[in-house]
Amino acid sequence: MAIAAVRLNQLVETKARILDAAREAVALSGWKDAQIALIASRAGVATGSVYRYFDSKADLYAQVLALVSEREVAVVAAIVEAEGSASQCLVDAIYTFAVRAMRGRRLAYALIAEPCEPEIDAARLKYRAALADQIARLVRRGIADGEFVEIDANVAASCVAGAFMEALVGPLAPEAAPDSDAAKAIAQAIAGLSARMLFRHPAPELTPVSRVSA
Amino acid sequence: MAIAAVRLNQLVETKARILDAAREAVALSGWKDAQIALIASRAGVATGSVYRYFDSKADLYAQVLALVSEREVAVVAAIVEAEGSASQCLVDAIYTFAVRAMRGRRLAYALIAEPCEPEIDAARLKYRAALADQIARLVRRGIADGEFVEIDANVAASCVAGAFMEALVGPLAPEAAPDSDAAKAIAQAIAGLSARMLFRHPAPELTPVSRVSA
DNA sequence: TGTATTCATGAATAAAGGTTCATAATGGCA
DNA sequence: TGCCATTATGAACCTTTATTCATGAATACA
Repeated sequence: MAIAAVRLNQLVETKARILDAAREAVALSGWKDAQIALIASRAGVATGSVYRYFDSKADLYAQVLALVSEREVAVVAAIVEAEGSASQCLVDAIYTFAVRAMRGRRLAYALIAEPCEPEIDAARLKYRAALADQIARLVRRGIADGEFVEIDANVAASCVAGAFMEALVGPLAPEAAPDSDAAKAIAQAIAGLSARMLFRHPAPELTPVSRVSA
Repeated sequence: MAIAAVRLNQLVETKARILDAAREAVALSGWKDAQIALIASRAGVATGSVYRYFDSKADLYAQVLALVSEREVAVVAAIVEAEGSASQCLVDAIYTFAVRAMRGRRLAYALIAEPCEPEIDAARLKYRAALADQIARLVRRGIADGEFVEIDANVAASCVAGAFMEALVGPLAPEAAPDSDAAKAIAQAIAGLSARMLFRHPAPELTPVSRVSA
């Protein structure tokens, strides 16, 4: 029984190694490297073994997306729940998201904008939806507190999420300079603008507070 | 020479018929129907004939996208150039875009958000860029006129374009109700919000003017 | 009408990569 | 150690469409 646990652990480790190899491949050179054979070799297993752990390529990448995205959504969720005015939280959440995305540009670009197969693209939409959901919560809070204009929270959340994601695509392009000061300025501009559409007038002058976590 | 002209005309017509069949197929049921053999049969030509008119599938769909998108970009461009304050023009442009998109929901959804092959997706990005360019012109005008906050026009344009496109995706989903009054309200909300992020305070109270053309 | 050139046809081909499966290796257990 | 169950292997297989090309029809022109 004790040894069976070791064996089980091996299985879990192997699965994690495959997931990791897949994530790394995408983070390194995007979806063009997202091939089962390549991932398997990177993970040190045979091609066929991948199918012992995942139903299909789509399943594998859905899990990769979930893995990476959940972390980002969690970061945003934490800020959404944090102390402070809804306005400040919103700016911080977007700023943090942007800064983190720019840190892992290649992966973020793949996750947000890079053309990819329809199956993977479909999984991507869930991530956007989850993120929009977090924003929506903040929007509701801001409306309730009288900080934001009264508007359908879901529409507003979509607008906000669309705004900062689209604006990030350029800076996330693999060729863009990863310069840190410029990156911060861009992130700040994006956060300021994206949040601004919700503010009641007069708008508060907000400086984003970095809540970037490791 | 006169008969050669007829012949040339035939060629042009056939090409147009193929483009049209491709557009219709996408407008009817999205990218899953975007297969050369199917398009050829819809256009009443043989599969191989498609390759007399287009270099590849990607080329065909790039042209389809260009055809459809150019019209939309032109509509927006016309509003951008129109009389009126930058604020009003911006709201009108977005409102018009949204209403038109909702009219041809299936096609708009395919053009904006539906998962599709990477080659086609890549062509899609050009469309977004062209649209963002138009918005950027308006942003510059608004800044120059002191109507908009002073901010990088390209970042701002990306934010605006991202905001209204993302917010449209839901309402454009093939299953969504095409209800007209609700659609207008949504379009208005989207336009108001998306433009709002640029307004200097206090923001003008704007009612979008429909400039939807046939 | 004859001939050259262009255009159309659609079955065959090609390519790419996901998926399978017969076989082998390994680990647990008596 | 021998046996069974589980897991790993990776070459072969499939599937799916885009693309080609040998053949035939149509057209322009003398």
